[in-house]
Amino acid sequence: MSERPELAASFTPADIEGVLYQKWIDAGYFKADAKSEKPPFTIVIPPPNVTGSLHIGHALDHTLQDILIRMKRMKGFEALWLPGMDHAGIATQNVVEKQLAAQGLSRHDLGREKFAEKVWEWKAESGGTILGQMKRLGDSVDWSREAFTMDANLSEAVLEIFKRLYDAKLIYRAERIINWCIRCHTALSDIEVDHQDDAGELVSIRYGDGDSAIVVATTRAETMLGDTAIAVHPEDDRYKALVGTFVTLPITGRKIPIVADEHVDPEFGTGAVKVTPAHDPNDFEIGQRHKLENISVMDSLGVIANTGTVFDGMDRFEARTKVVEALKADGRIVAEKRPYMHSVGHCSRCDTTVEPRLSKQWFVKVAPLAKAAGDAVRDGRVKIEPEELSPRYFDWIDNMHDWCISRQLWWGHRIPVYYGPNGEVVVCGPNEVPPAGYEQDPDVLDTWFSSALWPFSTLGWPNKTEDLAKFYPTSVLVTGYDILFFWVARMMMWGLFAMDGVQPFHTIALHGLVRDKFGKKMSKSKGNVVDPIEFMDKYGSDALRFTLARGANPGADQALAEEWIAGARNFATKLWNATRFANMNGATTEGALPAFDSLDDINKWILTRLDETVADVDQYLEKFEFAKACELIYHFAWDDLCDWYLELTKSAFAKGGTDAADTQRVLGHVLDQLLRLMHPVMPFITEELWCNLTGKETLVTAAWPKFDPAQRDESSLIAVSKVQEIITEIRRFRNDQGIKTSARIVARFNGMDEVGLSSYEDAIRFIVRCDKEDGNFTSKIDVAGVTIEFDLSGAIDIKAERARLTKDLAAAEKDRNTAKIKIDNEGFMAKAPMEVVQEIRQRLADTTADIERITAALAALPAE
RNA sequence: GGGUGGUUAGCUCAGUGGUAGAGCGCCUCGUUUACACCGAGGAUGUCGGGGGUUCGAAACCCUCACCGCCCA
Repeated sequence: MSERPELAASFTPADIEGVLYQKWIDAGYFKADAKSEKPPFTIVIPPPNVTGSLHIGHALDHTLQDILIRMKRMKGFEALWLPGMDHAGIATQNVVEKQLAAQGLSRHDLGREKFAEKVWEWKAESGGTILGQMKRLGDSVDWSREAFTMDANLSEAVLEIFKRLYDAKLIYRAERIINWCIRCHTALSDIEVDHQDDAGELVSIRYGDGDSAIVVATTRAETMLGDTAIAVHPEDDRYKALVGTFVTLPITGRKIPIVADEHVDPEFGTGAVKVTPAHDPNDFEIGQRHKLENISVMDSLGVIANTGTVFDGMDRFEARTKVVEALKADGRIVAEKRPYMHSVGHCSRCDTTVEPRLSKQWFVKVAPLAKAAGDAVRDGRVKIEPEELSPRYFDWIDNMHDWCISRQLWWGHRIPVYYGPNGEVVVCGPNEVPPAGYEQDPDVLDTWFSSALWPFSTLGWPNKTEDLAKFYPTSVLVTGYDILFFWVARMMMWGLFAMDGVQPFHTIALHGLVRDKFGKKMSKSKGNVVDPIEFMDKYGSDALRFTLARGANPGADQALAEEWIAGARNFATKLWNATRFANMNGATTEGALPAFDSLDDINKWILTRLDETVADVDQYLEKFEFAKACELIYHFAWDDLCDWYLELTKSAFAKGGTDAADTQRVLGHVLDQLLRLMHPVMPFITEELWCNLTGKETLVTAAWPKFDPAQRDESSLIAVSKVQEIITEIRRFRNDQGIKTSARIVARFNGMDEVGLSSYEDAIRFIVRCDKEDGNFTSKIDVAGVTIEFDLSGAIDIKAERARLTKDLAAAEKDRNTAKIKIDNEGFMAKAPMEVVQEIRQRLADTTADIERITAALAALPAE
C-alpha cells in the first residue's frame, strides 16, 4: 500500500481551496492547446460586465459551465473555457463619471482621451474583483486566453464587422425616433429600456372651437407644443366632416391639419389623437405618411426649447404641469383622470424616464440577419435547451426592430465612419485610414455590438488563427434565459454573418434565475440579495457549487437558502469521513480489480449500483440535467455507499481474510470512481481526497468513469434490498421495544437459506447487534420471507409490540384492499396489460399472507 | 391586450397512465472503533376547484380560480 498523508479529522475547505487552485494554474491544466489531436470542446464565458461583481446568478452560470468543461476534459476532449469581460459602455462610463463628480469634475473637464485613461484605470481595479471571484469558485478557465471587448484584436474585429455590414447595406444612418436617456445623455436600444406601470395623468384637451372643436387625450401634455396634426380613423363617422380641415393649436396658435389614418384606434378615448412626430414613434410614422412637419420641443436634457413660449427652459415634467394649468385657464381641459396607470419606459441603467426623441443615429437593418438567426434554430443547427424556451427566442428574433447601435458616449468602440468636408462618408476597416481632413463620427457603438462577436473575436477573428480553426464553432453557450435576447440572439446574427453561415454554438443551454428561499426575486430594495463569496467563506466553494447545481433544473428558476448550502457542506464532510473510513480499513486503488464473478454479493451490489449511477449521471450531464445528476450522486454517495455499503463491509473488515481483501480493493475502486464522477461539481474536495486515496497527482485530468452494463448483477440488487428490509425491520423492532442502540441482544434467524441470504447473516448481525447464542426466544418478527426470533429476557413491551403489529396490519389491509378492488374490476382484468395484472395478483397474495401472519402474531401476544 | 410557465408534505421542488417522492424543517431515541456538519426510528399530502377521457389520472382533454414571467 502506498504512503498516504493522514486526512485531518474534519474537512476545512479554506485549508485546501486556494492551494489547489494555485496548483492547477501552475500545472497549466486549464490551458487548451490548439494543436491538440483531441476533439475540441469549447465554451466562451458570457462576458460579465467589467464594472460589476459576480452575483449569485453568475455563480450558478459559472458552476454549470465548469461542470461541463471539467467533465469533457476528463472525457478526453481538448476543453477550452475562455474567460473575459465586456466593457459595459454606459454602466462603466456612469461609474467613472460619478467618481469624477465627487471631485467636482465632469468628463468634459478631462477631455475624451484623459477620460478614457480614467476608465481604463477603473477597469483594472474593477475587473480584478471578478477575476478573483472566479478563482474562488474554482472556474477551470484558460487564463492565457482571457479577453476583453476593448482589447486590440477584439476592437479590430469590431471595425471588420462594421465595414462588412456597411458594405452589405446592413448598417445605415437615419433620423428616427429613438429611446433617449436624458441623464446618460445617449441613445438606447429597445432592450435597454424597461417598461413599468407608472401613475400618470390623462388629460383631455379641446382643440379648436365650435363645430370644428375636437377633443384629444394625452398623458404627456407638454408635447402638445410640438403637435403638427390631429389624426382620426378614416371610417370614423364622428370626424369624417373634419378631415382635411385645420384647427388652431392652443398656446402656440399654430394651424394644424386633421388627418385620417388607419392606425388610429377609434375605440380609444375620443377616437382622435394629437400627433407629435418628433416625440412619439407612432406619431412619427403618421407624420411620415402625411408629410407632417417634425417639431422638436425639447433639448437633449429634457428641457423645453425653441417653442417661443413661456415654457422654454422648463424641465419636461414641470412643463407638463404648467401646460395643463395654462390650458385649464383657457378652459380647454375637458377631463382629467388621475392616477392613470400606464406603461412608461425607463433607462435600464439609471431608471430615468426615457424620452422618445427624434435623432440621427446609426442602425443595423436586422431583418435578414434575424431571419438567418431564427432559421439556424428552426432547422436544428442550433439547439435551445430546454426546447420549451425556443418559442421565446422565435417570438423575439422574428419581430425584431432595427437596432440602434450608436451611443453618445466616450467609452466604447468609436464608430469607424469618417465625414468629408462636402458630406462624403467613408467607412474604415482594420488598417485603413481615412482621407486627410475627414472627421470621425464622435459616437461609439453599443456594447453588444462587440459582445456579439465574442464567440469568434476572442479566438482571433478576423485573423485566421489556429484557435479559430480548432475551437470555432463553440460547443455550448450556457446562460440565463433572461439573457436570450440581450446578446445570445445578437451573437447568432453576427456569427452566422461573419463566419459564412457557421453558427457560433451548437447548443444554447439555458438556466433560470436564483431566487431567495421563498422563491422571490432577489433585489436590493427587498434586501434579500445574497453574496456568493460570503457563502464560500462560510461553507466552501464546493458546497455552494453543489447547491446551485443541484437546484438547476433546465430553464427553471431555483430558490436558494443558506440551509441548503449548509446541507451541501455536510455532504462534503460526509464524503471526507467516508474516505477516512476507507483509509482506516486499507482501501486501495492498486492492482487489478478482482474478477466481478468472484466477488461476494455485497461487492457485486455496490459495483452494480456504481455502474448504474455512472451511466445515469453521465447521461443527465450530457443533457444539461444538472439537478438530476446531482441528486443521483448525492443518493449514491450518502445512501448506497455510506449508509449501506460501508456498514455492510464492517463485519468483513472485522473478520479479515479474502473477503476483506476483495472489499478493500472494491471500496478503493468505488470511491475512486465516485470522486471522479463528482469532480466536475465539487472540484476541490474531490481533488484532495482522490490524490490522497490514489497517491496520484491530479484528478483534473484523470479519466471520466466508464460504465458497462455487462458488469452488473441484477440479483444482487434484489438480495441487498431484502437485506435492507431485514435490517430496517430489526431496527424498528428494537426501537419499538426501547432497546438501546448499543445494547447487544440474542436472536435466531430462520429461513435465511430459503431466500438465499445466509451469506449476509454475519453482516446483518454485526449491524443490528444481534448475537448468535441460545436463548429463550419469546418474540419474533417476519420480514422478507425470514423469521427472526429474539430473546428479550422476558422483558417484552407488549403494548408497543401490539401497536407495531396493529399498524402493520392496517397498512397491509389497505394495500390488500386497493389490490382487491382492481382484481374485482372486470374492466381492469380485461384491458390492463398482463404484467400489470400479474403484479396486482402478486400484491394481493402477498398482502393476504401478511394479514394472516400479522393477525396470528397479534393473537399470540400475551395479555398485557 | 398577446403569449407563456406554474399551482404536489410546514418550506423549496422532482415526478408525462399502474400502491405519492427528495432535500430542509418537525417528533422520539442515541457518545455503537468514518462522521453529532452524525446515526436509528417516526409523523406529515381529498397532488388548486369542477367536469371529461380511461379498466386505471398528480400526469391526457375542457373549464374556473389564483400566482409568476416575457412582450406590447
